[in-house]
Amino acid sequence: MTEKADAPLRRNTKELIFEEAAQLFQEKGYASSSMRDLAERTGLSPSSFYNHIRSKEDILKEICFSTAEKFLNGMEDVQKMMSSPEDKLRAIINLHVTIAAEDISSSMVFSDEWRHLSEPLLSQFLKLRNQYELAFQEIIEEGIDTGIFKALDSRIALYTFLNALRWIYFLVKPGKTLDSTALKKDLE
Amino acid sequence: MTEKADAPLRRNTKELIFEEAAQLFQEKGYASSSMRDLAERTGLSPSSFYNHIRSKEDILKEICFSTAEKFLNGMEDVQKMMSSPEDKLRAIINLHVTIAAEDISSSMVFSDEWRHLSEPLLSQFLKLRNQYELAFQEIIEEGIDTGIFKALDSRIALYTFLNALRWIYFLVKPGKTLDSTALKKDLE
DNA sequence: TTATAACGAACGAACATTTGTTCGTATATT
DNA sequence: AATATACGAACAAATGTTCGTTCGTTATAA
Repeated sequence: MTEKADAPLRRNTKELIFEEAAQLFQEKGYASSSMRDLAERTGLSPSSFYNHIRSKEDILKEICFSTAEKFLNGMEDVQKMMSSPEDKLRAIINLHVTIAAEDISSSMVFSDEWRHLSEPLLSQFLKLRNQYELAFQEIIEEGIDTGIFKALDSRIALYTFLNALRWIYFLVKPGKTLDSTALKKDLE
Repeated sequence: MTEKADAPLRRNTKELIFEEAAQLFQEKGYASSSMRDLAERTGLSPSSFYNHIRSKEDILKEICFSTAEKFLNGMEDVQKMMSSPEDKLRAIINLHVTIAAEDISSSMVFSDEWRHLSEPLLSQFLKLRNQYELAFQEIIEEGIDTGIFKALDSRIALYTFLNALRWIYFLVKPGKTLDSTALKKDLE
């Protein structure tokens, strides 16, 4: 009987920390969130964290990079799609909504708090983000070439899109799944 | 000769502080910006600030509220316009671009750092922001009623717009004035 | 079955820094 | 002389983190 029993009645502590941290960072911002704040929310002592994580920044790193991976994996699927740029763009929007709905706190931390990563990590993160944006931009350009989209600068269009998608954050407050039906209508 | 002479070879110290602070807050975020950071940039000693300002939050307050006033004054002019909702919307976009071009750092601090205001100020600020958003929303609804805009939820449209306008921040990096000609084309 | 060693996970206390700010004072301008 | 402005030193509070320890459970030895 050297197996792990069915014991864990209470949720994995490490996961608890990351979940509460994501929510905390989202609400107050990374820099304004203290480990003592996090302690209150998790019911742990500040010192207890360090049995599960290496540092405060380690939490931020985990949130940012795991979310980045979600976006990149999703983008990879979109790139593999053999369909029109228009449909690809629709798939990307769907991707953003899906990821945001799945974990809104982590998504917002990913969007807004990455800049507090310190230097080896910061560059790594920006490389991933840039990779995503380039793929996004390619699809836009593809659409411009085929004449479906009309825009002068694909870079401007990219940022317009990325920022426009931020309204998702204002909607996904409850645990609602928010299907994509409302989307198509609003995008005309 | 109790007048202010032509003396100020060096710019007004108080203004210098606010300008450097806006830039610093924009780059690192309010919470991560220390008074010692600001000291380095201004060439002053940390303690010297307090001959010109009351507190660190005082700087944030000044930036947020003065920018809010700019937006509200601009919105007031737009409301007075006797023109179509479409033209009003165009005027609002122009307003955002103008304010951003005039002082991009303050604009970004206004957009992103207001949440670090502490309580009596926070509510006051949110009241102003809400006032602006309501006026914005009214124009959108006006446009929907007259059939020019097609949208289901004016609130969603509002946030879509407000967030979309964020791309301005990515463009107004240098001291360029960025006239509104590029805008109309991109908005189709 | 016991006794024992090992371990994960929790804690309070204490730490070195960094934080915003104050105080006393010196210098310069009016 | 008076006022405005600069500074260094110092402070109390808050910060992330480490330390030594304890408690409970699990694996090993007797």
